[in-house]
Amino acid sequence: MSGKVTIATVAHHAQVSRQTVSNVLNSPHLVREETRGRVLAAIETLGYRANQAARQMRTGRSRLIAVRIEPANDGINGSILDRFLHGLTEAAAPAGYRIMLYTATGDDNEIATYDDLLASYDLDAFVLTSTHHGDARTTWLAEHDIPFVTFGRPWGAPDRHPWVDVDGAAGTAEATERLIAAGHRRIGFIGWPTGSGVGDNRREGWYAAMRAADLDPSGLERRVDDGVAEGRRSAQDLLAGAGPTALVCASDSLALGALRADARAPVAVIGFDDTPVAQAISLTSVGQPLAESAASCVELLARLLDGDTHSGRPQHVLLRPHVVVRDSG
Amino acid sequence: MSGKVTIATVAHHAQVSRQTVSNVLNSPHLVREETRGRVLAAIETLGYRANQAARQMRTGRSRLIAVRIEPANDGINGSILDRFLHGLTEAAAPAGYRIMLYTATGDDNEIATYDDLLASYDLDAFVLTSTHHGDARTTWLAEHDIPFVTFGRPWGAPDRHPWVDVDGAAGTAEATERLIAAGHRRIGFIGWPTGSGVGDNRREGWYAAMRAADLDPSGLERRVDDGVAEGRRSAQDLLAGAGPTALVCASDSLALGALRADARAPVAVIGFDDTPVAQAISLTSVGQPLAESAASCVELLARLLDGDTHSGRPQHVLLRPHVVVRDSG
DNA sequence: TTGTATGCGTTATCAA
DNA sequence: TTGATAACGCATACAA
Repeated sequence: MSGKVTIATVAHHAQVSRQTVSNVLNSPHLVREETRGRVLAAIETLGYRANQAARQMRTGRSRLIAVRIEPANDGINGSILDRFLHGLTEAAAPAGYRIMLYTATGDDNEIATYDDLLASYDLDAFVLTSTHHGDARTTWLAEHDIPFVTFGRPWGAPDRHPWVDVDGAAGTAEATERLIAAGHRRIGFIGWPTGSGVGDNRREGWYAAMRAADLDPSGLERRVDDGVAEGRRSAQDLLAGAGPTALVCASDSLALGALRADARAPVAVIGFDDTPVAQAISLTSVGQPLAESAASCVELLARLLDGDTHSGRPQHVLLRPHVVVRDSG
Repeated sequence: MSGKVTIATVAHHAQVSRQTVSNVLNSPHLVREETRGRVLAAIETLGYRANQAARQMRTGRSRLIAVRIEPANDGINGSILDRFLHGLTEAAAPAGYRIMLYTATGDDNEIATYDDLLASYDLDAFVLTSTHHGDARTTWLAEHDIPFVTFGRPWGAPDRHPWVDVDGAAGTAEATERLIAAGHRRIGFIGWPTGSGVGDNRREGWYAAMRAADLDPSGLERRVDDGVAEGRRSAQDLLAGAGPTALVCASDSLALGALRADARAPVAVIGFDDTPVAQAISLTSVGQPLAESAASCVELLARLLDGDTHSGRPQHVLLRPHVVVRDSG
């Protein structure tokens, strides 16, 4: 059944030269229709698939995209990467690309890994996650002219490279509006300390939605590190002060904590990220369109790699998250 | 700085032939020490890394291992794969292997993917997860002589292939013993319906531990589909009947449900898998040694691929999970 | 429209 | 112990 089917096998079977087979694959318009049909039939019959290694030797392209897999660090939010990776793999396959994994500790180590991966496997591109302020990785990649796309905006830096991101502000705004529509007037926000792009962005949505509804957000906000305990403390604190009847949180961890602030004074709570935890405890949460984000990453990369770079189409994609309604709000 | 450093560049730099460089890399014993030193120095200086594509053309080996990434289906337990994948990637790198991802829906589709991956990328091996009864994949791979290892025992089938698994029974036994040591006498078990290898195995540990302590397990067991609601119902059911004071569960989902069975009659609960959910709600849970499992998979594969197959070392690895103690039990 | 020749970077075979 | 040469499978320039 097998026994290494090469372009020569196909050529022999279809009674043409090896070159003609190659043409059918790479420049079909050069081949007469009848010949092409014969060759394609042979390819089908023999189950021929081009050998990537050989192709790569000639073209210098591996059709491989590398992504870093991080340890599920904080656990509760880590499970997002899982779904993103799945989406990436699924979107890349039909475009003819495969996903290769790597790990790294810190930006410098990651850059060294790029070098290694590039030299050994001739990677076509990288997908970067968790972009942050002063990201050395994007600088290095850009300098070396390596195609890449980030999942996450280049916070605080000029966006010279293609990126895909989720509009966190739109998410918290939708959550806030939903609570307003449900009759809440004093809606609090628990988020991360000022300075993180993602965190500030999520806070923005709540703030804007409150103002848009002529509600006063002052005193209704706490900024703390991520964590269940922190969420709980912040919620208790708010409850004792401004006394919100609902809370929008920057993460499911914070939301889970908020949910347990006070059993006697139940507040509506909406989390962020729609993690497994939210599903498990029936927490309403803002869910990111991870599969769609991944597909967009692949699309931007494919465009880059297939030379279509000057088509003028947008290099940036901002996707809207949506509130997944459950029992908590 | 770069500009494609090949074996020829190194040869030139070290004043030797290309072949000698290759020998230094692949058969060092053939090269005089002084020459070898010179070549290695050149390699270091130039930052040479062998081109995998070219190497693969000659050797037929890609140093690529494929793993399937599944959609985080049920969410709560899906996050396990994440950590396993990370471990795999981390363990494979030092052994000179890289991890490639693929997706598939159903065994047949997965087998078609094998064929594709093998033909295009010359994959060296596969790591299979979620093995099940009558697994068509292992049969196919074995028939085609493709090296592979499964994470999960070949339930109900003769184990002709290398596998790595976690001793679920040991985990639930440890959980049960822990509860016994804490003074509990009536310890219940909530697990999955009879017939799933993993589920039956986890039940075994509880049963054995109860008997070993001269405790009567009868009436203290419920078998239901996985899920928070199912866990809750089962726990309420048990509480109303045999009245256990503690519960061992086959999953964190079930455990979470059990925890909410009755706020007025708190029972000790221990879950399984130590998912992010367990961490979030401070649920004591049996944690699988995922990184270690992944490392074992790589080790078994490396042994297989490096021809060391007849060394007589064991092809099966059974690892012990451990209870991660938190507030619930 | 089709066929011939060449080279990508590496390793295996063989000769020096 | 080292070096020359061929071959892996494919794609490109060029000739027919």
